[in-house]
Amino acid sequence: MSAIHERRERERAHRHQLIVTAARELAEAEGWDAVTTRRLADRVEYSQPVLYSHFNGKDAIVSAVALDGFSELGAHLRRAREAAPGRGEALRAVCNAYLEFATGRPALYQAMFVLPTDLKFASTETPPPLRTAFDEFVSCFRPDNDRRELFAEVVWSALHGMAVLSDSGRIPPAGQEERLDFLISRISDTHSGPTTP
Amino acid sequence: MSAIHERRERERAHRHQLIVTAARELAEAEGWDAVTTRRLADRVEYSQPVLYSHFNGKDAIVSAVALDGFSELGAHLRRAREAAPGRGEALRAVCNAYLEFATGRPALYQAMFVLPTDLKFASTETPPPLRTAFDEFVSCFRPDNDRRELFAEVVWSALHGMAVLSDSGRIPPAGQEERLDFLISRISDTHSGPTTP
DNA sequence: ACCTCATCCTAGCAACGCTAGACATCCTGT
DNA sequence: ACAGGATGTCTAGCGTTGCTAGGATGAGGT
Repeated sequence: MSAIHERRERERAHRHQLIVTAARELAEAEGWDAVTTRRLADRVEYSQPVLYSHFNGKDAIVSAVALDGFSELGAHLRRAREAAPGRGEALRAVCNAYLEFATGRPALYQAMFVLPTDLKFASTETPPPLRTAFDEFVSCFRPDNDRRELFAEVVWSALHGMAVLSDSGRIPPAGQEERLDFLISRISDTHSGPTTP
Repeated sequence: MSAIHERRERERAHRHQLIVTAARELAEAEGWDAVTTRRLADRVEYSQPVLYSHFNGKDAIVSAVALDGFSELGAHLRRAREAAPGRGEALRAVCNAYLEFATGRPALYQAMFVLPTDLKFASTETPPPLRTAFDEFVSCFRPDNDRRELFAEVVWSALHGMAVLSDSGRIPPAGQEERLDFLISRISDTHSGPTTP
């Protein structure tokens, strides 16, 4: 009785991942508009209703894709940070890696940050990958800085704004590097006295 | 011949605006998901096809709403900037007004920055209201600063990121003010030497 | 061998954006 | 004043969407 159920559970988990990766591939190839339940079911070679036996709805599927994306983003940022020589360079490296990720996988990034998902942020039930990815930003600041979380939120917001405004053509994509330079030069600056701009 | 056509054109323009404001009110009351062509037609007391005699499609309608939004945003920012005593305070005032606008009219803000629209940004055919609103940010920096456009883009990106991440619950909405304080203190700082964070 | 239960598919629902074609209405020219 | 044509509006419907009910199918257990 147990062995059989375990096998079924394995098969079920396998198919679960099959759906998620299929959705992601389809989105990355043709955009999320092309990810309809019919096309997705076609691609995994099952009928539509099986999707709903795994997920509560389409939003839950993009949430699952987004969750995978957060794991990858976290790993991507971590690699960048650890490859940087010091803390000053770490922030720049992580920011660069972030924008790289956003422009390199636009569909995945959309699932994570633009499309409606069921994911809970900044709460006790926040999935670990989300927190882990965010902590990569926090780690770029000194541990004795009691406002590093705040710093990380602002940096993250700025990067997100740059990524999404650039992706949708609201600011020229060409200037990203220069904008990042400017942002970093201001954030990673310990001066604090306000002056006239 | 002319008078009649003028009257018709007036009526047409009037109905055009009627549709736009109806779409906006519906969106602000129940969110953009509730703005369907049927409900919108119902609200303006016409049938669906008349919408398509005024707009190329639904995207064009939200574009029209967004355009109105940019005009209002520009005026809102301008008032804030002119009420500020000096240039140093102007940036803070404008940023504050921006976040105020974003959180106060979330549906309108979405039409302007999140939903797909037909509007062209950062090009020669950019509608004047967009450029005008953007220039409010630029005006917060000294005219002899040859990178003020870049500065404005970064500030705008950061604000947009904060607004949208906060609105979708990805960062706690409570900390907006503190984040803005931090951002302003860094941007409106003429120091430029990099240091360890 | 039979029963039970889980799994999967066919078929369909309501709602979406959008459009064709019939109907009515108003302006124009004689 | 009246026919003719242009203009404008509506009814009806197409194709697609996310999602679901109910029957068929095949496995496991007794």
